[in-house]
Amino acid sequence: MSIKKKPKYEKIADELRGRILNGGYDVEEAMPDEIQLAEEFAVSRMTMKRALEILVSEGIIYRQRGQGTFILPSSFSQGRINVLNKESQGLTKLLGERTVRSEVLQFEVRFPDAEVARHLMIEKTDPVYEIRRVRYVDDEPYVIEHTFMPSSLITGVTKEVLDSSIYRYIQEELGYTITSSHKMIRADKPNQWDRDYLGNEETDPIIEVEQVVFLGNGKPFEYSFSRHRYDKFVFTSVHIGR
Amino acid sequence: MSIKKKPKYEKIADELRGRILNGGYDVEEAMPDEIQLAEEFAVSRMTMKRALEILVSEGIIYRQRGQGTFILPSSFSQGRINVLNKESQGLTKLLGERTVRSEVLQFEVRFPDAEVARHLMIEKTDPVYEIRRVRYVDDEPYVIEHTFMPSSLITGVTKEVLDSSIYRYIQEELGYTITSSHKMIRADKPNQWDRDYLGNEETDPIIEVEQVVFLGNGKPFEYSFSRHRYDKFVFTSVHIGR
DNA sequence: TATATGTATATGTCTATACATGGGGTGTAA
DNA sequence: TTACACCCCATGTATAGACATATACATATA
Repeated sequence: MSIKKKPKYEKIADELRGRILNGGYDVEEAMPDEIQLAEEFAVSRMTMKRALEILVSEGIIYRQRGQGTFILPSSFSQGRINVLNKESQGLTKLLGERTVRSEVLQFEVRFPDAEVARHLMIEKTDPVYEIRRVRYVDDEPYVIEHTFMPSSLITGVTKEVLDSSIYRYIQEELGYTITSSHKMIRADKPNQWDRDYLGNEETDPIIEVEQVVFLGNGKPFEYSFSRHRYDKFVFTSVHIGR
Repeated sequence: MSIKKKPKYEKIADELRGRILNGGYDVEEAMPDEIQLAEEFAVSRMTMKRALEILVSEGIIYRQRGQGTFILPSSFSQGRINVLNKESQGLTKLLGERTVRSEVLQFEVRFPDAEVARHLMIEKTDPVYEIRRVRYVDDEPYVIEHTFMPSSLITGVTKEVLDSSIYRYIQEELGYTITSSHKMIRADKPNQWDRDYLGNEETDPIIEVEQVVFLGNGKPFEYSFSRHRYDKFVFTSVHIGR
């Protein structure tokens, strides 16, 4: 179930993205213009524009009024794991081939402190799960995740769920949709947990992502701190001026 | 010159953003629906939707079909300087009140290495400016910027320009428009420059932003590495699932 | 030669309209 | 009470068309 039907503009964007990445269009020349593409896909010009806007926001093409649509050579090599401007939902899904394993360090229910309650938009009397997991990618430690979730919203979490993927559980078992996330990224010095489980030296920095993730109904369901090994992760972001 | 005329949807987004931040709408209740707002601003429903989509992408509101549009309490407190999902063009502009001062450490013209040439999409025989600046905010060192620009594209750069704002020079003097940027964010250990000019200790991490910035004509004009003090900067990002 | 003017072109903005869809709520039946 | 079908409703998707406008290129002017 829940294989959500994609609208036309998304399917077209997928198709065009594939063509571009497979060299289907000349990088030097302009791509066919909106009207031609709209004809080819048998959609209106506005729908085609919307598809193309997705690719613009992904930094794959750029468009210049009067001139056309051009392919932007993606110059950033993707050595490390890329977290921004992506599906951004769950590490398990982010890594297609590689194996992700989790070790649960902490799993309890408690009352949230003021900060946690504020970010989850709940009362201090609403209990939350507090979870700490080390995530291994191909048996190497990559991240420590420190997560808070309202236990009244995300019910029935067990150690078995934590061993695999919370996100899969929330979407497939509980039937929720996950829509948006707000992230804050910063660097930090390693703490005791980082040194113990990520194998950081005193001088190895970590990248911390503090994030709030929202369900389709606008409710925040996760407030978390993910501390990444600095040599394994990179965050990319495309900005288009308006 | 070049006070670009904003389209309706942007002006409406600005107005609504202002209202929301000033508490003009009840956080608990739904905002007026698209049709009412469209009437109030005397625009079509589609234009209003577009304005609202901007606010969605900024993480200010969320919308749920059949239910309405709701204000999202922005829970991330803004202690440090925020760099993503912003105008993202030049530090000078980012900081309204505070004084930004630059110290030029290096300013020369040379041939680019392979990596620099690749990101700027030029030949290895096309000379580039290589610039290193320390940026001070309120007389405290915040960032070291290491910048490459094709000297054939960005002409006439002088030490005076570097002392203030390159971005202002490019837009106002050269008349170019800056449209998009691709960023990569990572943490790193401090190097000698960082220790000398940012005052980093051996254990103080830095946040490095590697970025390529593009002009309106699709040409990359800047390839740079900005190394920020970890205790002064934060990067935020909003992701909306499609 | 340098500058200004014109024109073609592809994208950008905006409108008005029709229909689709998902989530919440209501009410009836089990 | 629980389960289910059903309706409501605000937003989502898609269309066709009218203008607006930025840019490159060609042409005319000083």
